[in-house]
Amino acid sequence: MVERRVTLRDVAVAAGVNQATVSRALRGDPRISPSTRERVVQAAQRLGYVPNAAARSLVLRATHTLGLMIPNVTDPIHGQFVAGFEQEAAARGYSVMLTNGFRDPERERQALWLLATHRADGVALVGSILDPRQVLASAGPTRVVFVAGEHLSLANKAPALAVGEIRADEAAGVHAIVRHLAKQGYRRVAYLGGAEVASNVARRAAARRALAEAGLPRPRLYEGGEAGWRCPGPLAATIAVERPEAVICYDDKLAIALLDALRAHGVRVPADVALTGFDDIPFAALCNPRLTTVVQPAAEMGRLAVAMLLEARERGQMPASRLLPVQLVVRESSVRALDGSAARA
Amino acid sequence: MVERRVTLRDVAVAAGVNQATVSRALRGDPRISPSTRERVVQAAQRLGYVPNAAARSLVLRATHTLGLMIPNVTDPIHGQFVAGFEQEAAARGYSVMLTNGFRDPERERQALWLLATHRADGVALVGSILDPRQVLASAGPTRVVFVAGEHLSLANKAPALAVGEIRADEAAGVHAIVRHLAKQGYRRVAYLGGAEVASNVARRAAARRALAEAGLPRPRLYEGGEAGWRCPGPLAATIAVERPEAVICYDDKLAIALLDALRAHGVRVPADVALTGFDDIPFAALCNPRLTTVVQPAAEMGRLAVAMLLEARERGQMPASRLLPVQLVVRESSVRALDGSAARA
DNA sequence: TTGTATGCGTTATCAC
DNA sequence: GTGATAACGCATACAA
Repeated sequence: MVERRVTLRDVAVAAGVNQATVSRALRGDPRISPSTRERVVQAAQRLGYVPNAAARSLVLRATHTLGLMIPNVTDPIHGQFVAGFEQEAAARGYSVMLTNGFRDPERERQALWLLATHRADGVALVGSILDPRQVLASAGPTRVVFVAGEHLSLANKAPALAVGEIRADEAAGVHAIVRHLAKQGYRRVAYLGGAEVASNVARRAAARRALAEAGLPRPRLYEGGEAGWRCPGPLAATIAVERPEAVICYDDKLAIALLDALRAHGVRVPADVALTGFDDIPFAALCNPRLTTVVQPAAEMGRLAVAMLLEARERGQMPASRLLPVQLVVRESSVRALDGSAARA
Repeated sequence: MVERRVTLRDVAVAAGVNQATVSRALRGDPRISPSTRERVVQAAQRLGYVPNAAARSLVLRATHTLGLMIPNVTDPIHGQFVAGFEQEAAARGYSVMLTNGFRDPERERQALWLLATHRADGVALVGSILDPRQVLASAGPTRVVFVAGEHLSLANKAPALAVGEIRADEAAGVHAIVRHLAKQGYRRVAYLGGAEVASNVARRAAARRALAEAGLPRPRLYEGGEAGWRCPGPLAATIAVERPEAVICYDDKLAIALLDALRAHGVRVPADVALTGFDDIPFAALCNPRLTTVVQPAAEMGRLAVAMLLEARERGQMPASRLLPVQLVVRESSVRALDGSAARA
């Protein structure tokens, strides 16, 4: 019982017309008479005809497929982005080919090659560590969008590319955090960094600047590294001893990991140390204490990526880069009034 | 400056050989002499040749693409699955087409249609609410795998399908939870359910049976509904008043949402009420108190899905269904010795 | 060892 | 309105 797929031809003979007529009828060509159209649709339905996208894309020179490369789907912040991207793509009739790059240059390149092979009509690179210039050179400036790119060349200015870059205004987010902390009366503020990528560099620099502007001392700098969900033990111990008044964490994951580690050290948040995150992952609003953080419009960035890709396709030119606004959300973890006792109430 | 893609022909003329020779050389056909192969590879490299997957799939009648339909990428548990799936697929040279079904029959069907259109070599349906029998009828029994299917017909027996179904042993997980709770001395145990889908029905039934076996009273049943990350306010209020000794929650998300809501009501966990979850999402180990839960081997299920799909393809027959073992992880939220004070330490 | 020719399932350009 | 037919880019059976 071999897979004998139904083709236009099969439908054509069943309906007693020509292939071309079937093709036109099924795609709603107005030149086809209602009666034949009806006959064709019936036949197609009866035979279970499903058009072959490969054949179609071959002649149309378009696949109606968008590529999406992401470091790791597991990451909640990327999940939001993927959801927005997929939703917008689906709404416009595009399919999404997903691939993980794992922040590894070799795997990222391989993933891009695969997407090129499949002739994705556009590709969004999220948090890629590849050099944008190299990618643009090989993929063409009109087919690829960089979202929150992590190549260090993107760290200085936001956006760093004139076109095809999407980024949240991280500097503004960090400034908002610092202003909030200053208002709460915190003075000895530290910065806990993640992996040495563009966003970390940018946030750290922004923290420095913002603290200086607020007339506060230079931040003590801690390095969390590639930690992900884990906070290195020695680091938590150090922070527990040094007890900065507040710690600006690179992202929510790190903040929450630190929160957990500090609890093990008997350090109360925010009574002893205030904490802030970045991203507003779902759990930020549910942890104990709830985490002050900066909302990145991840889902919107996903939708925007699709929009830019398709616009670039239509107009033959990639739209200008976009810097999206972020929003500070103040919760328990950085508010003096609601100290540890609130967390127990 | 139109996109003039390089084809085999272009490489052929550049290398001074025939199309067919290029095709063979590039795919390592041993019949091609080393010298010509070298020449061809050079030319391909120089011209930036990238094979066209659509053209290839057309003649090979295989796309090297796997479809993955999931309710919502945003969900952490699904994230793990997607990661495993994508990783295994990539390792075997397959690309992944991702699509969200949002637990909506219409969208699920539409998504399946799109995947069929793209001629995915296999499709994994995760948490689908479609009737497996209908899907199998239209997609063919050898191209689709059901993972944690949520159609109610799958709730009674696990696995309910002879072949092509992957599921975690949820009943065993619930039994382990109940045994643990009983050992801790909890007697008035409640069950907090989610949406009325197969897994919820199965877990609730398992809770009933397990409690009976343990000689404990029938569980009070609460309904959380489709809540997701939110716990309905009235529900938390009710639980705060009725104060069951322990609440078995449908999944971690619901448990964590309830945890947060109970905190607002001044109810301490586990001192006043013990809580358990299901899934072991990353947060479960980081919330305060840390959540007792059941580990589903989500990533492994993803890899397994790929393996089954490809095996079905090779052997022309779908492998038998699999019921994967789960594991209880006891943490703070259900341990009497570590009561609320531990959460503050 | 390499070249020739055909077909994969569509769409699009011509005819009629 | 509908039919015939030539691409689209590649793999392969068959020749040479």
